[in-house]
Parts: sequence; C-alpha cells; structure tokens
Amino acid sequence: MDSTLPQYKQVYEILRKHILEGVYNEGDLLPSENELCAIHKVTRPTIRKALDRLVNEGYIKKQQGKGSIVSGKPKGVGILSLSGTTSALGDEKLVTKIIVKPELRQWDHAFSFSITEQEKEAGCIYFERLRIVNGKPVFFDTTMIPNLNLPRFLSLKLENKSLFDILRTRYQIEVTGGEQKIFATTGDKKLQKLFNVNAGHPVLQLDRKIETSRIGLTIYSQVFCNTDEYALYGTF
Amino acid sequence: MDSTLPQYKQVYEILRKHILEGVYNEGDLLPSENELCAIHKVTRPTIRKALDRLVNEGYIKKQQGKGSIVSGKPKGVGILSLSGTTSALGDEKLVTKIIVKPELRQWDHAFSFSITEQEKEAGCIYFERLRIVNGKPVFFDTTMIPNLNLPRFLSLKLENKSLFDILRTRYQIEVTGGEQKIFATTGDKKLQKLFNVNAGHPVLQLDRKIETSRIGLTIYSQVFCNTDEYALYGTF
DNA sequence: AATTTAAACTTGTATATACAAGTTGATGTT
DNA sequence: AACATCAACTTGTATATACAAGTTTAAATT
Repeated sequence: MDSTLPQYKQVYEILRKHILEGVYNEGDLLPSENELCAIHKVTRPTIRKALDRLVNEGYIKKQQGKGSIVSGKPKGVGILSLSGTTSALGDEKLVTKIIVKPELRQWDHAFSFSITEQEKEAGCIYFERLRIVNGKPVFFDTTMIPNLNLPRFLSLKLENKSLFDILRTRYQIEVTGGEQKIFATTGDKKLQKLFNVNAGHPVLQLDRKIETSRIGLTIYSQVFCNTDEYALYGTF
Repeated sequence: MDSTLPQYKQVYEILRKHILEGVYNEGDLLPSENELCAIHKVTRPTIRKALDRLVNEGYIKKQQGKGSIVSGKPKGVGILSLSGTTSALGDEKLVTKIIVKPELRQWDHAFSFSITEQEKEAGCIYFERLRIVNGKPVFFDTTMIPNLNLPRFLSLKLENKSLFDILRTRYQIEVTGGEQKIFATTGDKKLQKLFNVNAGHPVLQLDRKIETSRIGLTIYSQVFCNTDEYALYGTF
C-alpha cells in the first residue's frame, strides 16, 4: 500500500521524534511557526495543525508572543499509560515476561465489556504479559484484540516494544479514544503468586476498551498493578 | 472585563451545551460543516476548529463522507473524571457532603507533589468533600488551590456544582493538562470510618496535579474511592 | 541612568478558495 | 431484480492572505 501520510502528520511525526530523542529538551523553544514553514516547505496552517496535535498530546505548550515550549513528557494513551510508566522508569530496568504468547481464541465477552457479533466471529488475539521493574513484578496485563486484518501479528515479539507503537508504525492504527474502569481490589491466587504477595494485598485493576482509527478494531485490555513501590503514573 | 470569546469557542460552547442538554443525542448527526457555517455565520475553518475541540474532548466522532456523530459522553478532565462518573450515575442519586468547608491554610507541599515558592507564599484554599451515591459513601476528595486572584471563592457553594465548571464559567480558567499517580491501598482509620468499611479494605487513591490556563495556578487534588460497587469510570 | 516608545518578532483568529477522498442515494443498465 | 455508474452530498487536506494580540529587544526620550 502507498498510504503517504498527510503533510501535517509528517511534520508531527518528525517533531515528536525530535522531542523524544532529545533534539529538543524540556524547556526549549521549538523553531517559530514561520521557521518551521520554511524548514518543511509548508504553510502556517499546516504547521499549526501539527503543533496542535503536539499540544493535545502534551509534548509542547504554546505561549502567545513567545513560542512553543517543549514539555517533554508524553501524554500517553489518553489516560495513564504503561508506556508513560515505562519511559519514566527507563527501559533498561523494565523486563517484560510473556506469560501467554499471542494466540487465537474464541470469545464472547472481553472482561467487563461486551463485544459485537463481528468481533465474536473474528475471534481474538489473546496474550498475557508480566512487567517486572527492578526484579519486582509490578504489572500483569491481559490483552484481547479482534483478529481483523492484522497479518503476522501472532509472530511479533512483544517483549521489548509497546503494543501501541507496533500498531502505529506497522499497521498505521492509532488510538482515537476509549473508556476504562478502575478498581481497587485484592488479586486472586494466580495474581498473588505472580506478584509474590499475601492474600488480601490491595491491587489496582484497570479494564480498558480502546477504540482505534481502524473502524471495527477495538482493543480490550485488563491491567493489574501492584502499587506498593511504583504508582501508576500518567500525564494528560 | 470584556473578554469576548473567539468565534470558534462560541460555536464550541453552543454545540457542547446542545449535546449536554440533549438537543443532539448519542448517535445523532450534527448539521454538516457547511450548514453550521450558515447557522453561525462563520467560515468552515472556524467551524472545524470548534468541532476539533469537541472531537478531542470526546463529545463527537467524525467520519469522512458521513458527518459528525454525537458520542454523548464527556471526556472529563483528561483522565478519569468524577464528573464523568457523576453524569453516568445521574445527578439526583449523588449527594455531596462538605467535610471541611473551603478555608485558607498554610502549606509547603501538596500530597506527594512539591509546590513553588510563589504558591507557598499565596497560601492555599483547602476543602474536603465526601460523595455519597445511593446512600453509600464512595468518594472522598481533598482539594488544594493556591490563593491567587480567586475573589469570593471561599464563599462559593461546592455541593451541587463541579469545581471545574465553576472555574471555567466564573473565572474563565480551563484545565490544560496535568499529572497523576494512582495507587491501590488500604485507607487509614478516618477513611475507614467515612467509608464505613473494615480495616484492610482495598481503596483506590488518586493524586492529581492539574495545570490550568492561568499561569501559576495549579490545582492539587487527592481522591480516595471505594470501588466495591462503583468503579472509577472515564472516557478518553 | 532610568523610563518610555516603537519596532520586530512571536502565536491567535479568521476568511476565501481549491481539490481530494469517503458516503449515500438516485439513475441507468444489464 | 440485481448490479453498475454517477451525481450530490459529506469530511479531509492544503494554500494564501490578513490582521489581532502578546513578548522581547532595541532605540529614543526624559
């Protein structure tokens, strides 16, 4: 497929990358909109559309008369993002262990969410991961994705990459919204064993239904988190 | 002060109000962009800017070739919003009890967040609220706001209105971003008593630092939630 | 020297225009 | 009747232009 990104998205991707890679650091001013126009050979409305997106996602803040100031921290996926947590900790200290490798399953519901007939027919890609921070298991997440035109997904390695980065770069799928429910609970025995905690230990549970730019593709995710040492952190 | 809102914001406010008041319901199509142009006597880029905002906040979804589809549910304040929970439950079933009325206090930190010298000097407006759903206490929140040019705030009644609605309509202050930490914990004795639960009962804790469009004004909020029957719910 | 003023930046708002691309329904054709 | 085509919608992208409004810097004035 061709699928050339629109210019404002191209500029957005470049600036976003530069911020993440440290070309621009927190507190820095981006080049002015007119300079960006010259650099990328587009007009100001196009540049402003790219910048609007960076503002919405929390990468920059704008101040009239002054410029675009780099915030640095990514917004994450709407709410609290594990990737946000990841980046806050530094990747080298985080280990991902696949408990259940991506496999095809039948389903008729996704956690506390109901699914459509279409989703039921497609079946779901299912996997479980345990995230270990400095030797301590902190996150356990279960993900369900309807098996709709995601070639070679089952053979992808999820250890070191963010699911959403894979979807974005490999399949051009972006998160457009979603809903979530958050509980404080005590995990079951399986979870107590995975987290190595006693019965009755408080655990955070997060059920998410994540809508994407591909119509019909909704991702369902359930995350358990031991917040003893590491809180679930996010910017918005 | 004059402070006439820009046209795109005026259109945004009108459409937002109409969605919330049920002029347009979930699943409905908004008038097309060209029709909205005619209605509000502005050009399409202006209308599109208003719609962009509604999309970002989750009020509508757009589909090329079709139109703008009303989602209905508000996005809330970036993350999970109590107002979102409120609206999901229906206001009549929610009772707010003021535990500590808004008062001026000294402070040198806000929960797990540190504060600036300027904020420290200004002192803080402090209040505590308990939210009761169908007779069951579910939320307990503590709020700290630096006392910076918020006339008559101390005499406002917070029982029936959202704090953020007050800030937006009365002081033209909007939330621009923030950060938060979420824990699963067991509440202290005060909280056990407020929630009427046993010791060791899992409770959700949420520390939020909320930045606003008024420079220097950051709101600090700590929320405890008993998620036995009602999960913290939010869309994004 | 201190203050005021103005110029030269910055982002914010708004218009007018053009064409691309997706959706829908009506009109033909088979 | 079923299908294909087309026209008339819809939103998406992009340009060119203009002026308003906030910030900073430098020049002019006191």
